Parts: sequence; structure tokens; C-alpha cells
Amino acid sequence: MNKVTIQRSFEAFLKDREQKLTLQRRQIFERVFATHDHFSAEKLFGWLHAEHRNVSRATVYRTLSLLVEGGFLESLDTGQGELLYEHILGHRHHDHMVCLDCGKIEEFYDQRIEEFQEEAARKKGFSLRSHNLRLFGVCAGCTKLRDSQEGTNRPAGQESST
Amino acid sequence: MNKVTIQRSFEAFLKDREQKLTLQRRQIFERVFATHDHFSAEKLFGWLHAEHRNVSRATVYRTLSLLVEGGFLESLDTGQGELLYEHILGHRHHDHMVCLDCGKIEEFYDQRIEEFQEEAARKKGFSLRSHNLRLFGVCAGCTKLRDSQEGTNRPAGQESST
DNA sequence: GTAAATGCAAAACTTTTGCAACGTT
DNA sequence: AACGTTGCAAAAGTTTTGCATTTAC
Repeated sequence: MNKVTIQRSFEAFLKDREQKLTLQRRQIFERVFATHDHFSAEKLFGWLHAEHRNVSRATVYRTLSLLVEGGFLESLDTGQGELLYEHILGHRHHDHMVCLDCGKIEEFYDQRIEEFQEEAARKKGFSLRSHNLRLFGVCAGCTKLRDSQEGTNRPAGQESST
Repeated sequence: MNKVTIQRSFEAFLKDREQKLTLQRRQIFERVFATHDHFSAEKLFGWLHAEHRNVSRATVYRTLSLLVEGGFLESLDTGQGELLYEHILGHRHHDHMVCLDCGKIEEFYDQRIEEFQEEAARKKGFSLRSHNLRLFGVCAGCTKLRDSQEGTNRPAGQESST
């Protein structure tokens, strides 16, 4: 699915719901598909303003929800109090690995995990709609850094694993 | 691990960090291990007040973090804007399934999923600390309900799957 | 006695909402 | 012209923080 196709698909989605294609929605849509990064609502709001597209904060939030409902974006809850978004264009489904030191997010995919999730849901009589899998750990780069600081204070805590 | 043991372990944890065993911390600890439910900070605050243990909201939040750091509680982010907690006493690790209709949370565990997570982390050079896996779907009860309302309006949206 | 913890109220943050004005169809 | 959408500012909701006071050790 290329950019033009997905744009049409957005227009169709709006038409279908009898909603309007406003300037702001177009601007947000554009901006969101112009990055492959994960971003928060506030970050997007910042980008738009830096680029002198003065969309209000409220509209940013409203449109993000709209895009998630339409399946154009996915939201990723990192557990740090803000929701991140990413577009689905050219991404197949994947899960995330978050570095506890530097915050880096890596993507991974394992078909077998997907299947066992299906199985677990089936066993409980759940009809599965989606899932959210995040691994927390220390990335290769930060592990190296930590090792080279051997002997330095380390945080005492264990992490929650839920 | 029984209640007394875990209480001792809490005392040891505090001593180790040169932190104090206050009345409030004891009350919160007690209350938290008196339920097997998932609860939010606000809910816990409510319980404590209903039972005339007047611990301040700030202390509730501070102590919950402390208990998570110590590995006595785990936090579960349902993506609904508030963090839920559950104690680990008598619980082995498990993941969660959340019903999108009624909010019910079911627990499940699949050793194979755990192992493939390890493998995925290894492949990326991540040293894995914890993970969070939530399945979203419609539980058996709500599916039945939905089926019996066939023909009624349904919400249009798809869910995010990240 | 001293350092840590508490309570309070204020602040910080993200996200939502009510409503008048506006823009799309 | 009608009705959905926007912007604004206020509100809501959870969580954090500064600081004077209290408490555990």
C-alpha cells in the first residue's frame, strides 16, 4: 500500500462515516506518514507548530484517535505515562523492546508468539482483537556502557514484569 | 512464600536501603496483601480511607512505587490511563487478557511464549528484565451477549495492535 | 538527635470537553 | 444552509513535588 492509496483510503474512511476532510486533518495525516518514528501527541503537536501548521492541541488529540479507529495508526503504550503512535504504512505487525536505560525502542516479530497468543485466547473463550507485547531490558549499547562502568552505583530496583 | 515471610522480607528490604518501617507503610503493605484483585492507586487510597486508615494520597503513591521497586508488587498498565497493581504473593508470573467490553481481566501463562521472548531479546542483544503482554478481546460472556444482540449497532473502530 | 517520611496543597502532565465561531459538503 | 469541526480555555484525571512538620531509629 503506497502513500496515495492510503490517502484515498483515509478519504474513503471519512466519507463512510460522513465526516469531513478538513485542512487540519490533512495536515496531521501528512505529517504522521512523513515519519517512521514513534511519536507522542505532544511531539506531533510540536512538529506541526515548528512547521507553522497551527493545528490546535485538541484537534491533534481528536485526530489521533480518529486515525487509530480507522486503523491508520497504532498506539503503543510504553508505560511511561504517554501514548506513542506509529503509522502502519509499510509496517507489518510487530512488537516492541524498550531499553530501560536510553529509551530506545526496537521492533521484533515472532510468528510463534502470535500463534500461542491466539491459542491462549481460544482456551479462555476470548475472541482476540489485538495485543500489546513489550519487552523491557537493556540494549546492547547500554549493556556495554554499564560493563565499562563496573563498580559504579547501580539502581537497586527490580522491574515489574506483568 | 507465606505472609509472615513476605512481611519479614519487606522489613529486610527497608533495612537494606536504610529506609524506615512507618505506620503508613505497614498499613499499605497489609492492605495490598489482603486482596488478590488488581487495584489502582486511587482504589487503594479509597479502601484505606473507608477503613479509617488515613494515609495521604502522596504516601500511597510513594509506597506503591517502593513496593514495585522491591518486587512485592507488579504494575499492570491496561492502557486505560491508570496503572493497576497486583501483589506477587502466591502468584507465579502470568500475563493478562483484558475484555474490551466489560473490562474483566483474566490471567494466563504460556511457557513457550516466555521462551520465545527470551530468544527475541537475545537476538537483538537485549538483556531482558521484564515484559508486559496484554491481549485485548471480548470475553466469553460478552461475546454471548453480543451475539444475542445481533443486528444492533456496534462500534465501528478497530483496536490498536502494537 | 538526625535523617527519612508524612501530609498538604500546589503543580505537572497528558488527555478530554463545552461551546461559540468556522469551514466543508 | 446544515452540520461536522475547530480552537480556546477550562476541566478532568492521575501522579509528582516542595516544604514544614513529624516520626523512626
